[in-house]
Amino acid sequence: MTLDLHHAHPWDVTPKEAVQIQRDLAPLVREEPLAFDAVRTVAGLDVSVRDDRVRAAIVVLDVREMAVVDQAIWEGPTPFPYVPGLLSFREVPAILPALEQLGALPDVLMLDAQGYAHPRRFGLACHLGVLLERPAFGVAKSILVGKHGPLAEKKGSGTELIHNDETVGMAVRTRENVKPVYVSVGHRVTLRDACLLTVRLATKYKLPMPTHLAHRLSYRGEL
DNA sequence: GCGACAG
DNA sequence: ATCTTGTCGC
Repeated sequence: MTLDLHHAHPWDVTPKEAVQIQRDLAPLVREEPLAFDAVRTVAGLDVSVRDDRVRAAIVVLDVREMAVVDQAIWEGPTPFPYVPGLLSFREVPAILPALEQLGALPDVLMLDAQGYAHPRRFGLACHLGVLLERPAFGVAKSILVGKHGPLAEKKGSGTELIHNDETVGMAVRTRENVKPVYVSVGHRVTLRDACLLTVRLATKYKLPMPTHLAHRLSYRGEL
């Protein structure tokens, strides 16, 4: 499958150029309701790093059957160092070729990273969503920016993640008595819908199944 | 100037 | 992210 990228730009850039690209693309992020009735597949995407190589993995789940219907792996040289706030430039170059291996583009993309909860409101989930003009959101294991108050221990509980007096995401409890995950909008979804999907797909582990499986595939090389 | 800092 | 055994608790 050939990907048609919207607003394509170079990836071999300096940190300063990367920041400018984020500022240019950030205004393109749109938050809109997800048409749940049309959501059949949700893909979990994750990237692992070993030595000087990065490995992107994608696991596509049919949310009605909760079954894996497609998967892909792409490995290559690490293109960019890890710089807080510029994760996209390290992971997207590996994610794109992995996406091309899929039979079709998933209805929704779930990233193991931040989306709107980013210093320039353009985390990895926003970046990929805008490039593909596809619904996307992030489910991170820790906070990049923002703070939040306490939240109930029950599964499904949540509290707003605030940064500079703006709600940028939500701390969501996916499992009782387990540290929360941080959900934020990527593109073409509302924060509420992203949280609903996150909780609904977290059936067995702290991380929702798409992301959990993608992490496993990326790290182990197999499901 | 001193911390914080997705993965 | 990655290096890694056992151990505490529901």
